[in-house]
Amino acid sequence: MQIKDLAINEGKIVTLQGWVSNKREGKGIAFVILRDGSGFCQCIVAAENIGEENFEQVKKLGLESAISVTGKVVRDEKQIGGYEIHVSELFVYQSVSDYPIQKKEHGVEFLMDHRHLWLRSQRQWAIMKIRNTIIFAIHNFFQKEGFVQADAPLFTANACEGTTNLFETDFYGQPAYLSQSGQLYGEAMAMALGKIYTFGPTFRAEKSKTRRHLSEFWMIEPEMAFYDLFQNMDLIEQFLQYVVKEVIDKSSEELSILGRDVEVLKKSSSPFVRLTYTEAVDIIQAKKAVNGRTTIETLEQDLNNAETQLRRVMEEIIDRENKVATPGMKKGEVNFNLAKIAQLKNEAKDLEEELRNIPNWLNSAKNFQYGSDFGGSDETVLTRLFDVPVMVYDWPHEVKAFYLKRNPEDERFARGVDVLAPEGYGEIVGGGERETDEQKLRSKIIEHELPMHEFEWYLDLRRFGSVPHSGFGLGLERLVAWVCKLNHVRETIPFPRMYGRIAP
RNA sequence: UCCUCAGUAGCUCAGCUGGUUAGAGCACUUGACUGUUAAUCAGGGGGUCACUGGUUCGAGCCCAGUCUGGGGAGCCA
Repeated sequence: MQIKDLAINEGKIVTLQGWVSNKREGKGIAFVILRDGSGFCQCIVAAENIGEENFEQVKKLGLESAISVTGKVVRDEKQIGGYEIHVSELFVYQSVSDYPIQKKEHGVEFLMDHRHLWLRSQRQWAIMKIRNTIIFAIHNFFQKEGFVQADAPLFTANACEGTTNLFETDFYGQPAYLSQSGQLYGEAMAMALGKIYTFGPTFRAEKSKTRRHLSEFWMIEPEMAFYDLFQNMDLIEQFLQYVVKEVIDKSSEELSILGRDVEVLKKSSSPFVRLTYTEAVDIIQAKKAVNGRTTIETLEQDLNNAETQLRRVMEEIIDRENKVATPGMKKGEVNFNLAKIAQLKNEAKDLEEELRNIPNWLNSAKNFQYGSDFGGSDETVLTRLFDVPVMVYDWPHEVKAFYLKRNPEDERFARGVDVLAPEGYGEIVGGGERETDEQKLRSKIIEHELPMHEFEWYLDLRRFGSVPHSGFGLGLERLVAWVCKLNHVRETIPFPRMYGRIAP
C-alpha cells in the first residue's frame, strides 16, 4: 500500500511503510508526517489507541526514523494529499534521533554535502517526480511521432569542437574524450532510421560556476532526415508544448509543492515567438519595440520596481526588528518574526543583486555589437519582453557551429536556431538545419582548424545520399529548472556534477 | 582564467570605531501541554572565530597570502 493510493481506500484500514518526515506532538497525541516515496501523509497517533508503551517509542522518534503504521484512512481537506491516517498500530524499524537536515533553512554547501539525504525532502521529491514526468513525456512524444531512440557513444576520439572543454580519459592507451554532444552520430543514425532521438548524459569540462551549468547533464538530441529549419522549429514548438502540458496535467501536486505559478507556465501553449537574429538584435538594441515597449524602457521599469520593492522589504525588516525588541513579547511571536526577518533579508539580497545586474544588462543591450553571439544578459533582456519561449534563427555563420547550413538566400547567415525559455531561463534548446554539401563542410572544418581525418566518416554522410536534415539538442536540466522555476540546475538532477563538486 | 561577495557552535546567523570570560535561535537533552502545520512554557550541555603569517599593549574585527564556497563573465544545453 502506497500513500498515493489513499484516495481509493477512504474509510478502510491500511498499512503504510515509510519514514518520519516531520513530527509534532502534544500530551498523549502525536502528528507524524509519513513519507513513503509516493507521497506524504499525516498520521494521527494517540496514546489511547496504540498503548502507553508504544506511544513512548513514538515520542522518541526523530526525523527519518523508519516505521510502519496501520490505521483508518480519513478525509481531511487541510492535508497535502487530502487524507490522514488514524493509527491503531505502529511498528518501528529504526528510531533515529540525529538526522542532519533540520526543519529550517540550510545553506547551499551544507545541503549539497548531504545531497544523498536532501533528496528525501519534500521539495526535492517534487522536483524528481517532475523530472520523471518530463523524461516520460519526452519519450512519449517522440515515440508517437515515429522517432526511434538511438544512442550515440559516450567515448569519442575526435574533439569535435575543440578540446578545451572536454574531459580526457584513457581508452586502452589512446586519449579519448567524454562526449559533449551526440549530434554528429545522430545525423548518421537519422540517415539510417529516418527520425531518431538520443537521450543520454553529456559532458562539458567548462569551469563555469553559474546557475545554468553542470559538468554532466542529460541531453535529448533528435535528428530528422528531410526536415528543413522551419519544420525543425515547428517540431520544437510542438514538442515543448506537449512536455509542458504533460507536466501541468500529471504533476500538478508537485508543482504546487514548489509554489510554481501554473498560469505562467500555461502561456507557453500559445505560439512561440520566432525572430531572425537581425530582428532580435534590433529588439535588444531597443531600435524596435515589442507591444509598445523597448528593452530599455522595460529594464528601466524593472529597475524602478526592484527599487521600490527593496525599500518595502527593508522597511518591513526594520518594522519587525522593532517588534522583536518590544519588551514582553511572547517567545513564539519573537521566533516567528526572526524567521520572517531572515527570509526578508534573503529577499533583499536577491533584489540587491538584481539592482546591480539591471544596469549591466542595460549597458550591454545598448552596446550590443551586431554579429556577435548573445550573452546571458542579452538572452535575459530579450526574453523579458515575452511570456512564451523565443526562437531566434538565422545566425551570423561565424558565431555558430561548422555543420550548420547557410541560408541559401543570404550566405551571411547559418540556419541555426536557439530557443530561449521565458522567465530568464535562457537557452534550453540549440539546433538547426545541417549543411548537406561536402565541399562547404570541408572548408568549414578547415576554417575551424579541426582535424579533417577525424571527420571523414561524417563526410561520408554527404557523399552517399545527402539530404536536407535538421535536429536540435535539449538540455534536460535546464528544461526542468524552467518548468519548476528553480534558481539553479543543481536541484534538477539527483547527484549534480559541477565545477568543484564530485561528491556525494 | 578573470570580476565580485562570503567563511564565527551540529545548522542559520549576530558580533558596533580593535578592548575584560564569544552571543541568539534552531537542533539535542530533562520536565509540563490531547488537533499540530518551521510556531507552547521552563531548565541544561555545546567554540582551534577557515588556514598561515603580519601590524598592535591587545585581533573574530585591520593587512598580506592560501584554501573552500556563493554569484557572474567567457563558453555553452
